[in-house]
Amino acid sequence: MKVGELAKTANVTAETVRHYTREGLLSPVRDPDNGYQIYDQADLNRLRFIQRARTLGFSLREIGEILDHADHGDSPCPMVRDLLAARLPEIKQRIIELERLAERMENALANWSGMPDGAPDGHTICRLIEHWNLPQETEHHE
Amino acid sequence: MKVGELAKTANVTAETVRHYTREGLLSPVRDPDNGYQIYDQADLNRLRFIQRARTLGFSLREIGEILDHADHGDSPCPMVRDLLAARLPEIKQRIIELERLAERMENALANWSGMPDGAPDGHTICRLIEHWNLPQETEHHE
DNA sequence: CCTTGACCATTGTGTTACCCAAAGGTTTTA
DNA sequence: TAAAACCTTTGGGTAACACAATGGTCAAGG
Repeated sequence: MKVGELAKTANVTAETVRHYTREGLLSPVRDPDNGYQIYDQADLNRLRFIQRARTLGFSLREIGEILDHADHGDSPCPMVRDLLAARLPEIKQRIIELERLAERMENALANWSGMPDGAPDGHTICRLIEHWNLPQETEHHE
Repeated sequence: MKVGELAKTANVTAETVRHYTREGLLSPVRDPDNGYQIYDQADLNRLRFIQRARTLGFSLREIGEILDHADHGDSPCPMVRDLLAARLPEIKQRIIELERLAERMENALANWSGMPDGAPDGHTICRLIEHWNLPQETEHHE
């Protein structure tokens, strides 16, 4: 398969396939005649694996490590498990932050109805934002 | 104030202040003697405004537009409102996606207990990921 | 007065996962 | 056979900074 065919089959752009190839996640061979990258079924499988892993929140670097591990005949599953277990709390934290953000935005929009547009006097911008309380510093431990 | 003092007062790094300055959000004057950037109370106010706006999800570009608007004597409030109203659904969508992701991760971790590490045979990597269903393409409108 | 440590400036690089444009060779098709 | 469609590589852009390197500046103590 040429890059475009592989891309279409997996429903990504050719650029994405080239990107993964540049990053070493796919290893096509070269057509000696024209220098084109030639991918096979194994590459398609890897590409689909990459897609699935991405939806699980893995970075390309991590996926590369997983694949390397597997290419060396080692089971990457314990590693994958560890990565998942480590990432999950981060995702949950991120969700909490976004929920707070959404709440702030909704409050802002709601409060706004009862406020004037704040005829600008050169000193005052948006009262709402200006009088917004900055989130308190919280201890974030690593 | 010098950059470090302003930064400390607002509880950000000096690099962040320089970044905002490079982006044109802050406009310090130069000390002609030594070339140092000199910030005043107005810059501190702007910096705090930037912080508040950031917690509301505005990008630096948007904040710059808001500030420019205000600097020209126009009330940026309608613009801010529009930006908020437009961004909110995106945030909510993102939350939903992250919740799904967290759910997938939890399912993965839970299911894993009952699965072998998948003795690698050179063809199989992580069964769990390999047999993962790719999320269906959904219509995403902008 | 001078040294030393704390600050300041600028420039350039790295981060993440791609997208896009440009310039030029190849293949396919009408 | 010529245009359309694809391929190649290179280089730049994205968001919001962090960080390192190099070099000038300033404040305090000896």
